[in-house]
Parts: sequence; structure tokens; C-alpha cells
Amino acid sequence: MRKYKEKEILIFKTTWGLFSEKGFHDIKISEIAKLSGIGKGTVYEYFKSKEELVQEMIIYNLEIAHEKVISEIEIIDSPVEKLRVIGINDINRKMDILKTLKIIQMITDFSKNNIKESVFENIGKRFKLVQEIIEEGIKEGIINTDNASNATILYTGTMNNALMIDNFTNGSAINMDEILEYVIDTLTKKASDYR
Amino acid sequence: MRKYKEKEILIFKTTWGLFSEKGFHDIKISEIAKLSGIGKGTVYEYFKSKEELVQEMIIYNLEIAHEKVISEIEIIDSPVEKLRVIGINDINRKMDILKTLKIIQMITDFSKNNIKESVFENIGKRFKLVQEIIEEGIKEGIINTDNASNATILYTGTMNNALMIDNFTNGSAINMDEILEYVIDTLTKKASDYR
Amino acid sequence: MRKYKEKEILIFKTTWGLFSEKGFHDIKISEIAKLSGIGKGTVYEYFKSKEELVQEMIIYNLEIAHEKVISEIEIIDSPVEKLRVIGINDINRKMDILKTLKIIQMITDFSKNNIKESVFENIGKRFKLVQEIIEEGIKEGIINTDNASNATILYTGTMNNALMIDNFTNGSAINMDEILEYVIDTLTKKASDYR
Amino acid sequence: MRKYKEKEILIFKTTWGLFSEKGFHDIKISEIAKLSGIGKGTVYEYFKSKEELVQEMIIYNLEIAHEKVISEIEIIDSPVEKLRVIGINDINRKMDILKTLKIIQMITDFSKNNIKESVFENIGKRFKLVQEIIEEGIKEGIINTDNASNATILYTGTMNNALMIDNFTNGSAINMDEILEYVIDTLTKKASDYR
DNA sequence: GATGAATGAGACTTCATTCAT
DNA sequence: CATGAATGAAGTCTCATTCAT
Repeated sequence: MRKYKEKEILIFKTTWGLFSEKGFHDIKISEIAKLSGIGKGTVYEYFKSKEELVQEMIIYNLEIAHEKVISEIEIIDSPVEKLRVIGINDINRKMDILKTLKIIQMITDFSKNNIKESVFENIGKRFKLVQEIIEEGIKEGIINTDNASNATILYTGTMNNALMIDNFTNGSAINMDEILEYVIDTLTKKASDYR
Repeated sequence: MRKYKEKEILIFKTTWGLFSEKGFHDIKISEIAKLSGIGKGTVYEYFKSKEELVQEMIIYNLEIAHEKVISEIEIIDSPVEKLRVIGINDINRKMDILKTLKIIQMITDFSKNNIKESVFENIGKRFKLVQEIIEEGIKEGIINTDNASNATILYTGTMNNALMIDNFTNGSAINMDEILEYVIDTLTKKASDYR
Repeated sequence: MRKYKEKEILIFKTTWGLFSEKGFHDIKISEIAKLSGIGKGTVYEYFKSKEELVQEMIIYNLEIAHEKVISEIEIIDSPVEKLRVIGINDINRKMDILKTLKIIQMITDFSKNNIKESVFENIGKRFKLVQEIIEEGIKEGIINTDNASNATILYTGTMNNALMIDNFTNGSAINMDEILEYVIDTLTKKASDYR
Repeated sequence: MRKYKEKEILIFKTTWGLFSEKGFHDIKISEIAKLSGIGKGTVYEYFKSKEELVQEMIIYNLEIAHEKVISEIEIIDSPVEKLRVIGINDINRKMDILKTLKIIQMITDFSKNNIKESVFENIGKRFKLVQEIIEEGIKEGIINTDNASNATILYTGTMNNALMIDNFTNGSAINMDEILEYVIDTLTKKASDYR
């Protein structure tokens, strides 16, 4: 993670904030500048183009988010507890997750391939983190599955799906905490549960 | 589902085709017209604005897709087999599913609320269909879960997630058929499986 | 005055009706057709272009208006009474006069010179009519002026100005009948009036 | 009268210049920009829309014109001489008067009501100015009429009418200076004149 | 470094006109 | 004669980007 200048981070935060409601084309440089309290020209002092700004912002946010998750689970021992903390974290940072999903859909908006790779790399890190936790859980006999990769897809897919539906229905259709327990239950389901 | 004119459908198909690679703002009326083999003005004979065109196209495609799924599973008895057929269908129509996910992310691009409702309604139909199949499976003792709604989120979330990763990695990371079996297995997992 | 076909007159009337509220560019052929109860293509059966249609309509209306005035004053003997009848007529057909004034302002909108000439000719007819009446009045010693042409400008200008102000102020500032009497008084003012 | 920026005035002047030959719809922003020696986008830096630009230009010109007239008559004592100066002024600024008359006809082209009010207010100022001068003349016994308001309509109507005819006939039919004297004579006509 | 006035490419949309039926 | 679906020229307006201060 490269060293970011103070003003770059300011611009990133403003731009990320605009992502909730707007897409790439609806975010205006003039708006970013005004909300950041700086001049339009200043934005171009730090970024060659709007596209570069948005791409770097995306990478910055994915990196920040990943570091946050890492720091929060490193003190936890139990793999299941780790999944739970990751889940709770996602629920609390719901909008960030949704923006990440938006970015994945938007990826074709960007011309340069390096952004695609960079996003891919960062999302991959997240995937690997969950997968390693699940593998740990399998080793410890707590998680019941024969395929950690598939279980990772299941875990992340279920959580993301729930967050999307929750957002789409303005929180009226989904109890996120219940979903988290449900997916953890599913992964830890044992033969004895059915006896 | 209202009766669509021949030319409307032509325009819908061209526009839907452009969705793979482009977002709302990157789709140009001039391009739609040219690819449809009609004049720019003709597009406006059928739709008041670009926004209306895109919205009606979305609704049209969601409706068509739903009808297709319905017709394919109505001759099948077994709930598990139904889920499998739906899954296979999704895998085959991968791009359509991804476009639908894109639409959900794009929903804030649209000003009028009726499109949001309409998309919500159509996606809801899909959700309910899967949920009913799962409830059927629970009743028949084939599917093992205490919450059909959560299981639906798990099933659709896992499949969508897999399709996204598959697309993102150009098919190199995911075996979709395996994922489908994995999620069906998960839902039908019984105590005896672990003995 | 050439012989007009029934449908031409229909189109003229619709178009003339639209002139109250709209200018040349705001009148749409599609609107004329719809309000006339005919097809858009039909309009082009009778007129080569929108410009030609509007020009012919203008000439038609000026001619009709002039004939009407002629027929109304031909049975009257007194020049002053003639001026009064013309004035009353103008007040009653207020909108037509205002449209004529509008046309004069719009004349530069038209490319062909023959329309300018035609309008000029028709408005000239009106001018000459009034001037002849005034000359008659001078001869009879009822109208007091040494210049019939200037008096004509004064009479028509005052009346038109009053109608414009009346229209502009939605009838709240002007008593048209009073103005008419005022201008007639002015023209007939005699030395004895002041004794 | 609000403070106008230098570039606003530049744009106003160019636009006002185009009014001689063109109506609202025939004036193109691209043409205004080119003739002003600025970019198309620059016009939109100063005015939200073409409509707003034209409206503000109209108000600006009416205000400027009024101020000019005021400054020219304030040093004159005699009411008759004031009318004469106003008349000479109008003759010299013939095109401006004709544009003002054009504006009155065009007023329906504008959607917002505030422009109508603004134009009304400015034209009203002009009317009141003349009316006050005439009232002054009546008091001094120089102007002979029992109704200053009607006399104002007569004076302005005659002059405007003459200017219109003059313009329409390319100056071949009217001697403007003679008309001015004629209308002043008419207003000052006394019983003794006829003895 | 910071700024924001100026720019013009490019997109949407309208509507007079055509022409096959 | 009558029609209206189809067309594309042309105009308005937006906004990323530049550059002189």
C-alpha cells in the first residue's frame, strides 16, 4: 500500500461518499471539488483524469477495508468466531460492501486493465482470507465441508446477497444477524445435529 | 405483461446486448439505432426518452426471463431437480443473470421510482419461486433447513456469487456445475451423510 | 383572391388559431394535422412546406379580414361613422389585429420575398382604405387635418397601440371604446371646440 | 438594475444585435458564442439556458434604453421639447424601438411569467414617463387634451406605427421627422389655430 | 501548489419532411 | 387523395479537462 498524500485521501473520502447514490458518470469533478472544499483544478494536480481518480479511490478503499478486517480478526482464535466477526463487520459496514459490489459491476466502465487486475487482486485477498479461516475450521473439525473454496463462495455469496436484498428493501425484509447465524450454522452443521 | 410491438422488441434486444459491456451512460441512442438498423428518431417514436427505453427494456427482460424459468420447471416434479434445472439455466444464461445483478446496482441511476418497484417486483417473483420450491422440498423431507427464506438467500446468493467470480476471472476459477451440486448438497445434507 | 380548397381553409383556420399563443417555430405540423383531424402527410398534399403553409395562411387571413371590413363599411355614408365602424370592428376582432401585428414582426422569419410583398400589399390596402376615408372626411370638412397620410398613421397607430396594451395588461388598463372616441375626436377637433 | 459582469454585457450586445433579423428560435447559442468571440460553454457559465439569456438580455436592454432617455430629457424644461427629444431619440434608435415591439409580440414564447412582468414593468416605465410629460404640458396649457393617458397612447402608438411602416417600407414611405411634428402639433392644437 | 474561468466534444432530443402503402 | 411510420439534420446543454494567474 503506497503512501497517500493528505489531499488525496480527502478526495477519496468525498468520492467514496458519493458512490452510495451515484454511478461513475453521475459523479462530477466539480461536485467532488466543492464537497472537498478545494478547487476543481486542484483535483487534477493529484489525478491525471477522473477515471484515474476513481480507480485509485477504489483501490484505496479496498485496501483500507481489508486492513481493517485483518486487524479485527487477528486477535481471535476460533475460526467460527472469526467468520462471525467478519460477518458482523460487513453488516456494520454494509454500505461499503454494497459499494464494492457496485464496483465489480462497474468494472467494465474502466478502460485500463490494471484497475481490473487491482480490484481482482484486492477482492481475491478477501476471498483467500475467508477461505483460510474455513480451512482452519475444517482442520479443527468445527466446519463441515469437503471443499473450502466452495464454502467460501457460499459464505460470501450468502452474506452479499442478504446485504443487497436488505438494501433493496430498505431493511424491511432481512434480519442480517439471523442470516449470519444461519450461514455459520450451515457450515458447521454436523451429523449429530440430526439425530 | 403488456403486448410489445415488434420494433420495441428489436430495440430491447439491441440495448440488452449492449449491457454486457456498458452501463446506462455509456449506451448511446445513436449506437442502439445503428445496431438496430433503424434511425435515431425512430427510437424516440417508441420511447419518450433514453431513460424510459432502458427501464422498459429491463422490465421486459426480467419478465421474459421469469417466464422462461417457469416454463422449464413446470414439468418437473422433484423440488431438488427443480433447483438443479434453475441452476443449470442460470449457468447457461450466465450473462443475463449478471446483467440482472448489474441492474440492481444501477437502480439508483434511475430517477423515477416506478422502475425501482418494477424491478423489485420482478426480482421478488424469482425469489418467491425458489422459496416455494425449497418449502416443497422441506415438506417432502428432502431439503434440510428450518428456514426456507434464509435457504433461498443462501441458494441464490451462492449461485450469483459464483457467476460473478466466474465472469470476473474469465471462467478460470470456478466450475459452475460443481458449485451447483455443492449448494444442493448443502441444502439436502442429512444426518446420515455424516455417519 | 384565388379559390381555396375546403381542406386548405380547414388547415388555415387551425393554424391561425394557434397563432394567438405560439410563434412560427412553436407551431408543429403534427399539431396542425391533429387539430385539423387529418394526417400529417395530408398537410403536405396541400402545401410544399411549413413555411409556405404559414405564408399562404397569412395572406388568406389578411384578404378575408380586408373583405370583411369593406363589406361592413360600404353601406355607410359618413366618413367619421366609417372610421368608427372600422374601429369597433377592430376591437371586436382584437385577436386578429394582434396576430397581424405579430406577423409584421415575424416577417423576417420568412425567407422568400414574395410573402413580404404580399403582406405589404395587404396591409397597404388597409392603410389606403383608412386614408381614403380620411380624405373624404377632410373634403366634407368634418375631419381637421392638413395631412391625410399622417392622420392615417395616427389613427391606425393609436388603435393598434391601444389593442396591444389592452392585450398585454389583460384588459385591465384600457377602455377600447373610449380610445376610439378619443382618436376620432382628435381628428375632428375644431377651433370652435375650444371657444 | 443589478450589476452586470463584463462578459454578460458582451453576450447581451451580440444577442441584441441578432434580434434585428431573427426571432427567439432562430438565434443559436453557437452563433452568439462565435460572434462574441467566446466558447459555447462559456455562454452557459453565465446563463442557465437560452431562455434565461434572452430574457435577461431583454430586461437589460429595456433598462439601458430607459436610463438613456431619462438622462437626455432631464435637462430640458419644456414638456413639448421633451416629447420632441424623446421622439428624435426614438427615430435615431429606431431599431431598438422595433426590437422592443418585437419583444412584446414574442412575449408568449417565454414560459416563465416573471419575464412578462419584467417587460411589462419596463414598458410601463416608458409609458408613465411620457404620460407625466403630457400632464405637465396640460398644466402649463401647452398641450390640449382632456385625457393624458389616451394622449400617451396616441403619441406612442403613432410614433411606433410610423417606425414600423418606415422599417417595413425600407424608409421609402415615411418622413419620420414630419410625423413627429405632426403628432406634437396634434397634441398642442389650439382653438386659435383654426381661427 | 491552488484556482476557477473558459472551452468544445459529444450526447440527447425535436420535428419538418418523405414515401410506401 | 390520405396516411403515419421512419428519418436525420440541427440545436441545446453538460461536464471533463486545460491553463493563465
